[in-house]
Amino acid sequence: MPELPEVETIVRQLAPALRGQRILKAKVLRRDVLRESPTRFRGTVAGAEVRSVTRRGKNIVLSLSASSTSRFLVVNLGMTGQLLLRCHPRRPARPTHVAVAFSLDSGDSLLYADSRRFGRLALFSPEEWEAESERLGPEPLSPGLTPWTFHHGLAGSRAPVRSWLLDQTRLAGVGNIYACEALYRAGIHPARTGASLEPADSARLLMTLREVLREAIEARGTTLRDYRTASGEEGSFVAFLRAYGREGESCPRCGTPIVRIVFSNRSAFLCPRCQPEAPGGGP
DNA sequence: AGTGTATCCTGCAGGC
DNA sequence: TGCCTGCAGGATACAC
Repeated sequence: MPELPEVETIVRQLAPALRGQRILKAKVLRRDVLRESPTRFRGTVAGAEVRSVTRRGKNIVLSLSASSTSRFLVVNLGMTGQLLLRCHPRRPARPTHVAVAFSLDSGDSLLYADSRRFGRLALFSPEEWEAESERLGPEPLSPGLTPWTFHHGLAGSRAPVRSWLLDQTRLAGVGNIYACEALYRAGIHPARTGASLEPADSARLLMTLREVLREAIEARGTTLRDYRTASGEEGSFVAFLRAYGREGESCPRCGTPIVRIVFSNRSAFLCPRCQPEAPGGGP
């Protein structure tokens, strides 16, 4: 569910709200979302102050400072994870599937809920997190990622371009929805190999990828079912999806029915006319 | 180097 | 209505 725009939305809401707040305690209701023992987890976060909330790929990164050490609490939402900030006075209904509940010194609580529990809350030392972060590819929206770098990454891969886009070690933050949307907009078939892309193709793809990510951030993400912002609202980008989930509907560009194909065990949605399988056909 | 498969889980839609 | 099957935005480990 949560890809870069969804995680970015959550981070933008949480950063100003959590900065400077102290975590009084953590209550662990489902221990399998943690990597370590609940006792150790509670001990590390209790009393820590939140210094900053940032994003790296699809990860929410809380920088914590405890009495003498600093730690990173890294939240990966998996498919159905939600990180919700509940403000004390209003006391809305508690979400279902809460796995970890943090109480903050303001009286607010920060809840991690996750029905499928594919998500993880992991604690890292600064060195460990730096190493983890280095395993991830560049941020798609970073100006440091140039069309040249992007093209050369793709050109060296015989994998389908969608697989390349989804590989977090090559590019951090792109998931199935936005990969499909960017490929649709660029007129590139998702199963074409990275190596088959001309420089103009990859330049166009980087442009449409950035465009769709920015538009989705503006819409606060795509809610298909479970995703919620930190304040519990749905994202509205689902209305702007042109290919993803639209099997059988007309291509907005040419009217050909959108088809769904499956490879690497995942669905891809595409317009067979605008996204020809053989390179060179073009829209 | 890549792919397919299985795994972690639950919930929901669709078929019968 | 109710049971069953398939499917889902992610990440990872494994065999081939």
